[in-house]
Amino acid sequence: MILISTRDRIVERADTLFYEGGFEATSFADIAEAVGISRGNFYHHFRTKDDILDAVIDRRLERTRGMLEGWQGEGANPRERILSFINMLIANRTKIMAFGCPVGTLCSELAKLDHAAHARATDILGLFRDWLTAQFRTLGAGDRSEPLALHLLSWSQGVAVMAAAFRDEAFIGNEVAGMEAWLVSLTENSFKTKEH
Amino acid sequence: MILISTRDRIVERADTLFYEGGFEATSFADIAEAVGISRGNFYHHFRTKDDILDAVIDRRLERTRGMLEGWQGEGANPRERILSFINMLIANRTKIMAFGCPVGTLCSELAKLDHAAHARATDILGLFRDWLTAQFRTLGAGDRSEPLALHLLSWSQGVAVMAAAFRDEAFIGNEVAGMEAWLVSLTENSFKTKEH
DNA sequence: GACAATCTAGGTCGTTCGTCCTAGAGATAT
DNA sequence: ATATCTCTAGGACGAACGACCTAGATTGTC
Repeated sequence: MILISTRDRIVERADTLFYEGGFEATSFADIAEAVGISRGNFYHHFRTKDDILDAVIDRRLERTRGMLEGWQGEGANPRERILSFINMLIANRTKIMAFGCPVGTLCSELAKLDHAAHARATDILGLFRDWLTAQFRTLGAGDRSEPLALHLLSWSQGVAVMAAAFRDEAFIGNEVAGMEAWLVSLTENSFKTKEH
Repeated sequence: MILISTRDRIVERADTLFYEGGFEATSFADIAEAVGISRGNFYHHFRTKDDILDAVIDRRLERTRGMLEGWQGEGANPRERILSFINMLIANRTKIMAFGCPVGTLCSELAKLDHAAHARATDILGLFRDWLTAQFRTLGAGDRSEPLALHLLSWSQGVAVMAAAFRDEAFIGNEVAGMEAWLVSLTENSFKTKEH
């Protein structure tokens, strides 16, 4: 039997609620009720709403690092590892169609709120950017590695926004197929001849 | 001298505030103060917050239709008209880097809030989708017109999310250049040979 | 077994929210 | 001139918000 601390349960639930309902719209009471504890107990662990947001971002940073490390082990080569990234859109398609990308929507919300945690939320995207950059570099993309990484990350963000807006599962499939084809065309053509 | 009705001034200001601060985080008092009227006066024009959201979406729908009609007249051919769409990212880059895409972020927020107006906000994206589809069809894209339209729309949404997260103006420029190159490659190659 | 630290519960504070109401000012019509 | 309608102002409401406090329950330590 695994015992999970109250603090961790709070962060876990808050993470879900922030994702599914937004940071601003989620109240202390909502989280406390979801965890099944009193507000007083909640306040013992987190004194302000910003504190729990920080904890949620920390959790996401850590889980993202873990996921990227997992992909690093899974894929035999960079191309397969990048496919693991792309496959996120398929694996999480139901939630994405309902709530968008957890990271992208949080960054967008914090940008509008002019919230101090915006930069740290963006760091999560930064983890993906840097990991993808490393993959493209291993593929031989050289100086184009980071622009390619940003492009693929941006591509997935666009798909998430559109999927949440139109609730269109077929669209996700089309775009994922496009990403895979793009990846193949990159490895087959561009990196051998070094022109742009 | 042009007289603008109080109602129109309210909708205009609310549109800006919803964009820059988010729908949920913007209060009646915020809008009333921005317009320079009392809350009572405000309430005379809009009884609920949903009413003003509807009015803001109506305004955006109408302005979007107007913009698309304008592009229709500007561009000599479909390719140039599509460039007008792409150029939005450059023209509005400062605001996009600060607040993202007005339509995409609104759709994302309303999705999380499970708000009834989500579908109508998505209709704004639908206007762009349909207009772009018509352009690609004129270009000879046939059945691929709508997927191509969705892809370009999605692309721009991704760029907006990333630009707002990283506050990276150079990234916008890179992606816009990529869009333009993609558009050229489409018209030069794919539509003549009908394969895939 | 006594004591200290931590955890939990729930009440309370001041503020702000969306919403509603009344009253007066201004315009319009007969 | 009187009555009617629209516009404007600002107070008031109950509810919910983030934040804080006190007190009892639990756990750990010596």
